[in-house]
Amino acid sequence: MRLTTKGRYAVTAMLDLALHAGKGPISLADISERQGISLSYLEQLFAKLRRNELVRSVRGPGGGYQLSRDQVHINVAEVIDAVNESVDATGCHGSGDCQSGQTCLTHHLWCDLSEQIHAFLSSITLLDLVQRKDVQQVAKRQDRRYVDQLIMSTGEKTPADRKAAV
Amino acid sequence: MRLTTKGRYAVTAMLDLALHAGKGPISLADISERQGISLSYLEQLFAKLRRNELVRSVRGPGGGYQLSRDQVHINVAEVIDAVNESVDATGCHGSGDCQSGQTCLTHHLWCDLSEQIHAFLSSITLLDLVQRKDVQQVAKRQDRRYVDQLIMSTGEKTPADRKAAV
DNA sequence: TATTTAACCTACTAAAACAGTCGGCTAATA
DNA sequence: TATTAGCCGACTGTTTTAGTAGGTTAAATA
Ligand code: FES
Ligand code: FES
Repeated sequence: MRLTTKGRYAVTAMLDLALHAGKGPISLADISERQGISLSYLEQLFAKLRRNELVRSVRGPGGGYQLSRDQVHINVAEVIDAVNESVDATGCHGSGDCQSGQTCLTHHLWCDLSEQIHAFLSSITLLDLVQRKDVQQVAKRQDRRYVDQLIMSTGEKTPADRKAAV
Repeated sequence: MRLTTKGRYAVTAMLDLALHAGKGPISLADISERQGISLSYLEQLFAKLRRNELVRSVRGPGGGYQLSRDQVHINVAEVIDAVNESVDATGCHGSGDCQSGQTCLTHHLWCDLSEQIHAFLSSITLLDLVQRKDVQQVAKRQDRRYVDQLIMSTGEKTPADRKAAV
């Protein structure tokens, strides 16, 4: 079992998509900018997310990614699973034969743990996360920062531009 | 966060000690034989377990390792922790600053998860495991096999020898 | 129609961790 | 004194991580 930045990035990116849903496709460049994740690395992750039918892509200018289903029907466990970070804690992948074909002393303990973790993560949907206060606060900060970056780069200074940029 | 054979080996070895407690020190060679873990690797793990005061060692012939405390007062979480497999799932180790000094979108989710896992694993003591039916069954099989090996290697054949070997 | 955008794809890489192995040393016992 | 079994450091092949680099293709726009 392992949970590293790969799985964390995947969930973060999916949550970013969920937060900005309804505004058309979101480009990976935007997610990269907002979440501080390398663009190329995001591409690799989204290849897997797309193969697992968690996102849909739109090519060309103005293109990007969208969630393939409603936020209520995507949970954290499947996102982590999609990028190959199994939540399984056993050494036998559940088959109970890690000690030269036989069940090891602690097999059942790891089964219980795996079940526990999976139950927890699969009970949390993207919608749950979007509705959390702490998430909304961080998202707000990131969006503000994103817009500021945009204005800086375009050189526009009036409040009207700020509005237009969003 | 990661949970690999390292942590699994550590818990398995500690449980082996618990199961054979009260029979004097248990040698790593015995644990290696029973649990199918490389002896040299066990030595490395027990160096850490000893530094974390989870086991006491006795040197010389007839020596080995014993639990340093009662089985009720050793839980699975601290064993895993002792061999450097943190149960922490955050990228910031709880400090909330993994996105260039600021809190990332999913920080609180990983905090919750870490708490969940830690609560689960620290609620399970070695005594709990020793008393489990499934553990007892596997232990019984391993002990039987261990004695058989012993008899084979010494060449003794009578039931009395079998008894003496245990 | 040419250009730009952004997804898509493959291959490569430095660094770390994992799961060991090997050889030698030291304390206690028989 | 020989044996046992813990102790210790160094070394190793393999895998995974977290990227980078470089190119191709589809769609929109100027
Ligand atoms: S973890 Fe399943 S048999 Fe060992
Ligand atoms: S995981 Fe804690 S700030 Fe990102």
